[in-house]
Amino acid sequence: MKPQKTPATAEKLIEIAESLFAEKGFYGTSIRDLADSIAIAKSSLLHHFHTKENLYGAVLKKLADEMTEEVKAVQKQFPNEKKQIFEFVQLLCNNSEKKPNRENIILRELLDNPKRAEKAKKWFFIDYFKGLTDIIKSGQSNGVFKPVSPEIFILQLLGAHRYLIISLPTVKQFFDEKIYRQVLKDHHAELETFVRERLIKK
Amino acid sequence: MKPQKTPATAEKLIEIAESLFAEKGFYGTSIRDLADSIAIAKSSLLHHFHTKENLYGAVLKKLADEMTEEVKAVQKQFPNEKKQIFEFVQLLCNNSEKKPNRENIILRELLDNPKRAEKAKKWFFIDYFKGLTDIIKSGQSNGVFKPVSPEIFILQLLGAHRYLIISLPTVKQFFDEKIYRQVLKDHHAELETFVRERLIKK
DNA sequence: TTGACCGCCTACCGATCGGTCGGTAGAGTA
DNA sequence: TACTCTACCGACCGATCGGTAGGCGGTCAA
Repeated sequence: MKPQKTPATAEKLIEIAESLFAEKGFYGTSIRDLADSIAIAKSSLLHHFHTKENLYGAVLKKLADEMTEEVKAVQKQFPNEKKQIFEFVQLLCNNSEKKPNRENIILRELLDNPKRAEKAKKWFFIDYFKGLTDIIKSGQSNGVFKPVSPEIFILQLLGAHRYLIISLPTVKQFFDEKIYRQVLKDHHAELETFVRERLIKK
Repeated sequence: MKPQKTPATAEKLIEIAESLFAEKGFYGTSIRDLADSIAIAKSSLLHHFHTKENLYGAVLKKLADEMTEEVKAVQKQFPNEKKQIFEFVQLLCNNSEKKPNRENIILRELLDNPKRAEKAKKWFFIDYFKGLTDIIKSGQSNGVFKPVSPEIFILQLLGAHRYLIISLPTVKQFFDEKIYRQVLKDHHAELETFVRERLIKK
């Protein structure tokens, strides 16, 4: 998991690992699959990342760092918490289209983490989570947000979004074709209404 | 997967499989683990359920049947859709405390289903999902619910709940001890407010 | 020129995977 | 008694798992 000097192979590995772990999970993905996918030997993979767990950790770290950075960027770009939170909803919806693996990996990690946590003793997404609850807390102390529990609100917001996203491949068969194209747009609008009604003070 | 005459062993298997699959996922659980857990030989497990997939399918089917039945019971017990939907929220929250494995397995199944779907070509939770959207549609045609998309609303509601539940083991370290005891109660209240504001016509 | 290091390889390891096989004990039935 | 069926078992299978050992060619500093 140490930074490598020649980035090409290690970065390619993280990239392919992100998509395979997202699709099939940690135990469903073998390091043979991963190595074959970018046409290197399995032992070359292990040369870069000493163990399978390390590679998985590198994937999580990269993901968590990106996401934390995005939240910070939103905080920096907009001065008031109202704009920040709506911008974040926008970000969520955009990223689910551009980077569909993310939600899968995050969900899988939440499911597996309690077991893994005994060894790892850390949660990669802590800064991301704290960044988000901080926006809520800040908005509350400035009097623009209602006094909801920041943690519960964020978890429900993330959940409403991520669950829908990972359900879509399965449930899309139940939408009419022309309705389905509207779903992501309507979902986005619903999330915004949720934020407006449950969080924003009138 | 055929029904067995001597229920004891097969049912014990489904029971232990439900908790192990929930905890470690399909690929993370071996049939040796499962057999050992109830002290029978691995070949005896395969005598009852011809393959590991069959056993997993039996677990899903039992779960889906129970949940579909619960929704139907709510529909039957209460005449109007407003009471039905609040009763369902109550049901969700109660079951997450009584049957904590459920949410895990459902989430894992949603994540793995797109891959599995090629073979299985069926989704065990379809009746459950349809039952819920039917409540919304019925309430809408009776004029007591707002014209939201039934599918999106249900997915967001389920998501807000299930995501929070599976996150709790990981994020509970960020709650104060005395606050944490309130979380499930506050979460329940928030879900009800969400339903009241986004669904119920005033 | 040498030697340390690097990225990558083939060959191999023991452990474990899902699943098969032949067989046994016991209950039911004719 | 003889036959059948069910639940269960230990022994075994080929395949695959994560990981190790050692070697090869190239780069670069001493």
